[in-house]
Amino acid sequence: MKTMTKGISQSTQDYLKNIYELTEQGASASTNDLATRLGIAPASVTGMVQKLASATPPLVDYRKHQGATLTKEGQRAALEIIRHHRLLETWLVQTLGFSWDEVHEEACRLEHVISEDFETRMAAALGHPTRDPHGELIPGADLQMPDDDSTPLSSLRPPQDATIIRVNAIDPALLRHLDELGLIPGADLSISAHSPFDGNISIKVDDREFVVGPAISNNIFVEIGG
Amino acid sequence: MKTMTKGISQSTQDYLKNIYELTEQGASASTNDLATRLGIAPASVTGMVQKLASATPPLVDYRKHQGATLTKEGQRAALEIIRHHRLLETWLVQTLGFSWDEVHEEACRLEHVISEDFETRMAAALGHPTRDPHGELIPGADLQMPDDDSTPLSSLRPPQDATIIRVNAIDPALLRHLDELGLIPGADLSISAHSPFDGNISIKVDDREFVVGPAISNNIFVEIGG
DNA sequence: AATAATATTTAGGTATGCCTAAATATTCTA
DNA sequence: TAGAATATTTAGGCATACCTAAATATTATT
Ligand SMILES: [Mn+2]
Ligand SMILES: [Mn+2]
Ligand SMILES: [Mn+2]
Ligand SMILES: [Mn+2]
Repeated sequence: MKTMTKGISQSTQDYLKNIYELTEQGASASTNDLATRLGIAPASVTGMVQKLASATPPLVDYRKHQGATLTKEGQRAALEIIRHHRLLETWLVQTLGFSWDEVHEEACRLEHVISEDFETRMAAALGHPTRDPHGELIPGADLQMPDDDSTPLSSLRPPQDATIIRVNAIDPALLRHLDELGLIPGADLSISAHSPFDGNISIKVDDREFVVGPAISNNIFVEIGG
Repeated sequence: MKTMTKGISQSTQDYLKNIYELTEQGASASTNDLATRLGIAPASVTGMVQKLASATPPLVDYRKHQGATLTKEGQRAALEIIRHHRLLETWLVQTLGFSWDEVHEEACRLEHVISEDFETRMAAALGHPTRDPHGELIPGADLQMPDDDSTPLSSLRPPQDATIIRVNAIDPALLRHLDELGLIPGADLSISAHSPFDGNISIKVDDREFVVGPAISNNIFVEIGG
């Protein structure tokens, strides 16, 4: 049993998903960054990326020392997996009571083995959600990724108000910390201070006030205006 | 953290599960029967069974030309997967509206990748069921397989009455056929005739009467007395 | 612009789990 | 009970996806 979706191996799916995420901001995905994210030696990544580039059809564009980007085919496959992942996270939270720090790892294993029928039923049961428990956008059944018009929390200045839309994190410890602070999607907040050199900002949420550094605020995305 | 239960690969899990099922009636699992069930060449099965026998700890007992049986360790691993499989089937039917002919294949893929936490939550959400949608017994969290005291439908004679407990089938077409006939767990039936040479029996279910041959009746298990 | 630091690729291996063909053992049949 | 049929094992390969060490290319520093 090969555990593959359309002849694309689980391993390949992980490469494509990570290349998608690394190239979302424009640049191409470097060997090293991929190696770090995948927990694989850089040399192995080179080999794999070369293979993906010479597959038929090619799944990535690749030139030596230039990193990889997805072809149309590769992007389709990546979005397919990302849709699975995010629907699964949503579903695990809603139907089995997982918390948002527990679902990532589980979804990472399940995303490769569910059928299209499973995906369809899950989406319908959830009411065709557009965001997962972290606020990440879920590609549609047509594999179009919706636009994200959110702003990094780190770019806000007092006395702006905002609502949290999305939290870009997978580390369970960080997610639990954010949960304790009330920094979760849907939370309304206001900025009460900003320190210029360290980038810290003071935030008021749920009548509590505290300071967060850029390591946190760069990964929280908001809609401005409370 | 890999996709494995105690470092046991997906492939190994499938071998153990199938050896369990083949040895349930007492005999050891032959290379050929395993090959057929796994869809793998007999030569490959030999190699794999040899490896499982010399693993530490050994997962199967094996002597040349004598087939394989499970060690305690192997049985534990098999029951773990079977529990996953049957809970998943139950869950897919109850929460996503899959029909009983669609769940086997899906469960076969999911059974290897869900966490113990997932298993625990699923069992609780379902109310700790003891049988899956086909009536197959679900091993407990302690990995004990409950006793099955059901009788093959083929052994009944007119004018006995019985209730269907369990249907031992995975072929979707057969399962749909049985569903149409009303031969599903919980159905009350009575035997109206038996033909001695072909083993056919006439059954009345839901005010409908029809004849089934041994290919079907050998795989339906009942509790005698309507 | 040369050198140092970093990133990437190449080369040579390994483990898993499968395959086919050929050899051998077991079981059936006459 | 010998030969035929069937079942099983051995031998030799292959694909996937990883690894480490060494070579090379790129980028940053002086
Ligand atoms: Mn899909
Ligand atoms: Mn998420
Ligand atoms: Mn388990
Ligand atoms: Mn079942």
